[in-house]
Amino acid sequence: MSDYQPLTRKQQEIYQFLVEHYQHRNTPPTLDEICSALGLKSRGSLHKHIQHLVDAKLVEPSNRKQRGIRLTTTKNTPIIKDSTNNAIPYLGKIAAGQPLEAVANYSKITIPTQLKTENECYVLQVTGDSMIDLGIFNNDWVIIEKRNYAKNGDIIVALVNNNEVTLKIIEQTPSKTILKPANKEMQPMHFDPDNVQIQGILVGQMRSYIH
Amino acid sequence: MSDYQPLTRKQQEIYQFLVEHYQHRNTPPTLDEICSALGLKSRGSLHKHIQHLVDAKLVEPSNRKQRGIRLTTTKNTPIIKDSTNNAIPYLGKIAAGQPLEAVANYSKITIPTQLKTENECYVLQVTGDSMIDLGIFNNDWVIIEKRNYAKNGDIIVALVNNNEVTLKIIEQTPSKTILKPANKEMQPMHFDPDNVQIQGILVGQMRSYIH
DNA sequence: AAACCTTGTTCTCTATTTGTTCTTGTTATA
DNA sequence: TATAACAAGAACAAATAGAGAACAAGGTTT
Repeated sequence: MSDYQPLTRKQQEIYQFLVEHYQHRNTPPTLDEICSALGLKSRGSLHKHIQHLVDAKLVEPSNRKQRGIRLTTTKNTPIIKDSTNNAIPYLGKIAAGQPLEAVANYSKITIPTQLKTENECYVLQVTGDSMIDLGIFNNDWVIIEKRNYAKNGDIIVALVNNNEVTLKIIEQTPSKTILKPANKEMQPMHFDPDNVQIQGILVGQMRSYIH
Repeated sequence: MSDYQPLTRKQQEIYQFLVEHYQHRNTPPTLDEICSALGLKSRGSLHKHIQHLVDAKLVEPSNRKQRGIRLTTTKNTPIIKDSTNNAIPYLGKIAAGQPLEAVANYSKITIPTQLKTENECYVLQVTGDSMIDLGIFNNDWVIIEKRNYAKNGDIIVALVNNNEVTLKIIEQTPSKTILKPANKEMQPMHFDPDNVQIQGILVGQMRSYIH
């Protein structure tokens, strides 16, 4: 697939820095910022290291964009466990017709530890009434644990037909994937398993009554 | 559909300013006000940044309207800085048959700023199904703003007959206080106003799906 | 209604920041 | 010794940011 060049020490150090930076800030660093953080004096040399990370598919190629040093998503991005910090990304509205990966810049929301798991979580806002029978209303927030599998009966966030994100109850058989709304007036929808990509499962829900 | 250009540093700074301004003032700022707040000297350059925010659908297009720089979403404005101290007391379970004042020592729960008001708030856990038609289930948490008055239709926490705490919809007339559950199978209850003491009104709700 | 001020918009020009590509030299390691 | 890893810095180009002038539409005062 790809010629895996193992990372050198320095490259690891830089990658580590990027991961940590990514956890705390929502803008990527500049080369100069990385330099001063790591005690380097030359952007040029740093850039060569970054280039290796790009080749290793750990960093997105940032074509001259300023602050374009961003980690590649979806992969095995190591998560630094920081139990004191329970601010997690708010990625916008569900059913917005966009794959979640597309969300470029986000803000963070602090949530109670009771509403999240140990794993990577994010927040979405619900649009629509498809889950009202389970007490999830329009404009509620939901906390989602990021993962790509679920068991039957779980409430999941799924990317359907590669163009729509939706919150439903999942029922999987080898030949079919059924997404069931929790709303008496709506019908379950049947899909080819290939057309449903699980993006996370529901772990929490919140609602504001402030007007 | 939409080519998400990530925000540049300056654009983020401006957006952040708008969010904070929005939370404290009730009129949008003028370009000049933003300029002097951020130390800029040219409306023109600022305007270009604002234009990017409009393209990113973060700011409404303000067609020459004065003070027309308003954020796109009203309720769901992402909070960028959420580092304030929002740990509030957890006072135990509702309907526990004890006036809340009696709770001596309590733990604190961190909640998102979106779920609380500026005033004193606390958290209770719901016992029972009296509010399920409004999506408040058994074992949900509710965030309550502490106060002793409410208007008709508010969802409130009340101490009834000096021995029971309950979460209901309130309806007040000079001669009667009616507490209505949100559950088709339960009946409203009528009280002498003297026997119902309002302890707070509902401002937020949370639910955990982790088991 | 007219005169006036405020404020959003558009434009041009310039400055600064920052990613990229070099060349050169040093240090570590097999 | 040979090779890879690393560092520094110069030079360049694109992206980003800023200043200021001129204009037009909105509001306000007279």
